[in-house]
Amino acid sequence: MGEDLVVTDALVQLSFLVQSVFEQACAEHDTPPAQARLLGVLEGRSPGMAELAGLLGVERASVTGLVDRAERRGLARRVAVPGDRRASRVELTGQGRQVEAAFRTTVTDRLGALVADLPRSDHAHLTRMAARILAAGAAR
Amino acid sequence: MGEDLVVTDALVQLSFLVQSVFEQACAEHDTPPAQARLLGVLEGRSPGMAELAGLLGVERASVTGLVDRAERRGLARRVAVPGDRRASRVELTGQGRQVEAAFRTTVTDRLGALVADLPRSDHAHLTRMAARILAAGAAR
DNA sequence: AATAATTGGTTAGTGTAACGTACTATCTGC
DNA sequence: GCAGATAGTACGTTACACTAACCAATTATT
Repeated sequence: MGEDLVVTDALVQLSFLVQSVFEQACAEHDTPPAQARLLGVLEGRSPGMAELAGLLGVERASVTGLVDRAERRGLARRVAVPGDRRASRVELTGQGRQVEAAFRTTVTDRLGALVADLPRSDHAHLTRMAARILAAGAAR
Repeated sequence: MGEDLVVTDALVQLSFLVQSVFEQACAEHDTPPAQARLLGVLEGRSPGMAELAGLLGVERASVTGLVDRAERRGLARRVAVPGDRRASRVELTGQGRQVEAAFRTTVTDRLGALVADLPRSDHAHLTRMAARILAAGAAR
């Protein structure tokens, strides 16, 4: 139990570090954090607004404005769904895909530098543990 | 190199999971994320506004409003610094300490549940790796 | 077929938060 | 004693998330 105090604290600290890298990358790509998050989620997917809310963990109403701003920036667009005149799917534009890729590269590079010191075997181990924690989180 | 793609992605995913736990706890304690962050940073410390900006990684100007709102909520207060009439230190109120402790407990419990499946040895390993990554981040 | 309930999404209003720029007041070095 | 540097704030802008209320289209009910 006094153990968990340390692991959980480590997770929180680590999370804030990763977030700061993420936000740094956002600033460099002139993209607000929520927009960057949106791009990442839309990569390879084309969900409806409600599903998107679920993926992002925010309310449906928040997604409206988020996608509005993304459209205004030319990063994403709403597409009509044939057969349901209420619904729309959201998808990346070409520019959106481009920004997403560039952004991802930046984040990967920066984080890569941070873990560069760790031995190869630790990388694998860390990845495996993260996967298990993520599974536990998804199951919750 | 194709390796890093996996580790870094794991870090990002993990970070978002931890953040979602953090935000969940915020909602339960009726405290906005930035306020919760502030409480955590103020625990055991009593920095000036500029130092606080550094600790949080935001601009000095942002801290003014942040502390304003914290004061309005009765969580923190500004204290005059004897010998420098410009400066003030920020410190937690009794209620601030109380909320911080309760909040910390919630987060620790939730994260503890997520790592509960992992063997004890993994906890230690994860903590050690996180420490190294954090050190690399601090050095940057 | 008509009505009720559900689902998909938006609107409006509020609170929070971060930024950049410009500003005041105080302190420090020469 | 005056030129900077430093501590903090004010202001205007953008962004984001929430709640509550709403419309429109779809599906279920009888």
